Amino acid sequence: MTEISPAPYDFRTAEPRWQAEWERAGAFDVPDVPPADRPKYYVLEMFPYPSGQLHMGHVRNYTLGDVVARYKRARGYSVLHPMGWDAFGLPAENAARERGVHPRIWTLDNIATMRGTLKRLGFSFNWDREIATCLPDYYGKQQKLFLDMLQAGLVERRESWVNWDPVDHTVLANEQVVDGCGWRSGALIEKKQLSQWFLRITKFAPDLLDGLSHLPRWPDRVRTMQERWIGRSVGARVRFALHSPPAGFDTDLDSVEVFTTRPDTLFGMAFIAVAADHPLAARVAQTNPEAAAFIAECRRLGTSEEAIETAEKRGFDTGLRVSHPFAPDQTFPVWIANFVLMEYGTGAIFGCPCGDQRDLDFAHAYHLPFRPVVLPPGEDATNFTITGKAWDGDGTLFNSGFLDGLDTVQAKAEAITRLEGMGVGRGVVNWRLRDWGISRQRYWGCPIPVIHCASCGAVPVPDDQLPVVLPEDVTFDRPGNPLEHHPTWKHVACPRCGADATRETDTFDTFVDSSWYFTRFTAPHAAAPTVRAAADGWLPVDQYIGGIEHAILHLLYARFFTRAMRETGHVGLDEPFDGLFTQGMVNHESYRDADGSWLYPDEVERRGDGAVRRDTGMPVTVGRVEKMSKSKRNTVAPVAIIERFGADTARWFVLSDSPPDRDMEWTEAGVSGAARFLQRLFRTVRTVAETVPDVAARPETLSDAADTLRRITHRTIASVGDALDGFAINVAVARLHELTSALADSERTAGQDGMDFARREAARTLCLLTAPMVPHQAEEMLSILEPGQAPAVQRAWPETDPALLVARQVTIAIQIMGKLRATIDAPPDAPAADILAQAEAEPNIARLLDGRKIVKRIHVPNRIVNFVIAG
RNA sequence: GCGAGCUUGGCGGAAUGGUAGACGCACGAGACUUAAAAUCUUGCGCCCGCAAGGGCGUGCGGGUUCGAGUCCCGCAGCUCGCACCA
Repeated sequence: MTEISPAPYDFRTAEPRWQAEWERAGAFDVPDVPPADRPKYYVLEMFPYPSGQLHMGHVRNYTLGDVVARYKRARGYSVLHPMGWDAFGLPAENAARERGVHPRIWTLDNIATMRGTLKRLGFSFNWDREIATCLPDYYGKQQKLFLDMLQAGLVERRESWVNWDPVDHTVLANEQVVDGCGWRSGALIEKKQLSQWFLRITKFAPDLLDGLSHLPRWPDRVRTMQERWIGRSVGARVRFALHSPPAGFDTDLDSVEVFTTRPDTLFGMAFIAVAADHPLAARVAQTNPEAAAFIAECRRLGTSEEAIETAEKRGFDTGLRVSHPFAPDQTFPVWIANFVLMEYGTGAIFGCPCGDQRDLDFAHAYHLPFRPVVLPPGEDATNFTITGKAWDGDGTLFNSGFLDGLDTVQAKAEAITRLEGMGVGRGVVNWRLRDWGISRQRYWGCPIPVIHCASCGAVPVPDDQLPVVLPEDVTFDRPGNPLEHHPTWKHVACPRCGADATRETDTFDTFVDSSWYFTRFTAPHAAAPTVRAAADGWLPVDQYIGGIEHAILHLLYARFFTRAMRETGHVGLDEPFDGLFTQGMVNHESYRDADGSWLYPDEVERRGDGAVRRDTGMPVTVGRVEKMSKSKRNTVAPVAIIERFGADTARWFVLSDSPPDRDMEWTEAGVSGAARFLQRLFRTVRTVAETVPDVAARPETLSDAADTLRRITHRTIASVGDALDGFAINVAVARLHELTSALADSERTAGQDGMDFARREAARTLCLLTAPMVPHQAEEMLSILEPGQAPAVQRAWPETDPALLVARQVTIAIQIMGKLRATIDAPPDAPAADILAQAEAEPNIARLLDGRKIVKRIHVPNRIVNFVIAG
């Protein structure tokens, strides 16, 4: 077959060529301290875990970030846009156990592979700043931060319950416990107390909550999620004395303290309930086997997720009784209840069945008597009762002694005043947020830089002995933490007294690694963890981009860590992320074979409404469109797309159609559509380059066609800029389609006055406006259009001519009673009287107005005329 | 249960309270071609009508307004998050 038309744009040669050129020129490098001559802009995408291969979610995430970075650079900002690796974590250890490859080798190999893919996608990263959290260069600095926080009182060591897998000899996170069994071993999980390190995030709870209101550029839902996670609630702690406790009861257990948000309902009390893990429950269990059995059952149930949802209220009457603080002659039973959480408040509640559905259910289950104390508005005290549904709203107190007649708000205040006066309670603010347990019994993490000495206790590793480096020669042939098994690593002299001592063998939760990487990026090679001029100069991150799955933990930990780093003098700010954008997922159809097994998209061919196997032609069931995942095999490999269509096509497609914050569907048709458009764009610009003479200055006279094209060009500059500013990248893509079509159509009017100038302007503008999205092709087009001149990465975003932003003619809609009846064309900003006259004269309008009385004439300049008529 | 978000053609989606459906995908018709692909032209919410034009239409029911996809009230459905948080 003979090729008549010129060769299309060849991404295979152009993409590597431009990537090499950008790298040679250091186009994306910035200094550690932002230059003073221009504003700074820090664009960051959440760094990836090096799992092996880049996936489409990454491509979408990093393409969005790259568009922002390149756009802001063109807009005159000094842009910091770094990339690194969240490189510690369990999958590396699993690979070691399953395949015998060392976690370090596995991780670094994966990084090499994924870095290669990122480079092929042409992202404008400042690669000199690359960091990997698994390298001592990084985690050693993290150890220093930890020690400074320890010094500052932001770290604590205390006993804590963990999920213990007795087969794997390891601690499991809650999500690794499935129905009470280890996800990997299947063993029945035990609750075990271990001495663990905690970061005192609760110290910052009020500040972390308040700070949310100063983050207007965060999505509302993320702020709401964090708000609920921090969970501030106002109430009271009330101490109930045990009524004649049994002989031999410890004195510190002679009362029960509860937290309540409803001290106003104390007179409605029916019982006290404590959590199964409450010290009082444990004390009762010592002498009461039935209680012990009930507690054991609660713990078993507590780990199963489904059970919590459906579990009915169950309890165990301890036989103990407490006195009512306001009516000491009345006593109430103390129960152990399965619905009371040890982790929240004091691990004990007072039950008020009339005002709390859970308490009501419990009272019904065990036939505990109670009386209503809050009268809802509009109810009559003489016949008001609570039966199936508790009233937890506001109202007027009754049956409540000195609180009678007060409303809920007054009664709360009065109850607290009385409790405080009696010394049995006080108003408190309670937080749902817990301190952050960071100890993990793992090898592939940052060693906690502490040495345990029999006489000196937990001793910080001195600065001159940092970093504490992970030993290389570890084995994974038996369960448990390889650091624990290592023959020599943990044995050291105590830095304080010189006696034999042992290293801490726990490592940090990997969320610690990702809590400050954005700060390290500002001075990634510094000897100290941070350089203040760099950190304070570049931070906060102006635009952070990542998945919604990190809405709570990562973002909250990072906000906390920044505050902790401020307290220890490492940075000078509180909030690390000024703007946050959460992008949607990349979905794909899923396919199943006749035997039910999943098929990769490669193995399937779409035929009309259905699909068949490529190899056998047998029909395939097309399943739901859902998130790309290995298990469903509905994945498309970025490398395969790059090889077939090029990086720019992949980039263009993930930016088209769907708004970035929504899920998008990856389709074959969509990719080829993107590839087709890019080829058309290339042909269109090349035609201009080859057939239109370069015109330096704007000609004196412009034909209508040239003037129109120029107006389209300038409106596109404005609208693409607006769209990018608002993260409406799909809209920017649509506007670029329009300009491309207009330029292609202009071949018909080529040669008219000013057309050469207008077409070259449009072509150059297209190159510059598409450069953030499809940078390689934009460079290639620009180099053909304007050979020997500066590349797109060095050029400024085009300027608009305000005179060209108004249309030469506007179409005005003419309505009668709000219904569209005609349109007229008019010059922009024409006098209202002219427009109204023209509107009334329009034939269809004149016909419909004939014989009617016009009550009112609405005129919105350049937009609409509306006639309101009588009758 | 609580909270947030969403609901617009066959599909993805666009729309400062002012012509609903930009742009794209899919589909139809035509040109080029021996043919196909590619490319180009063109049509495309539903209904009535030859047309001009008209009726209906942004999940459902109300309201505010000259005018509502957009604002307000109520309801339904979907998605996500949290969840016995006292």
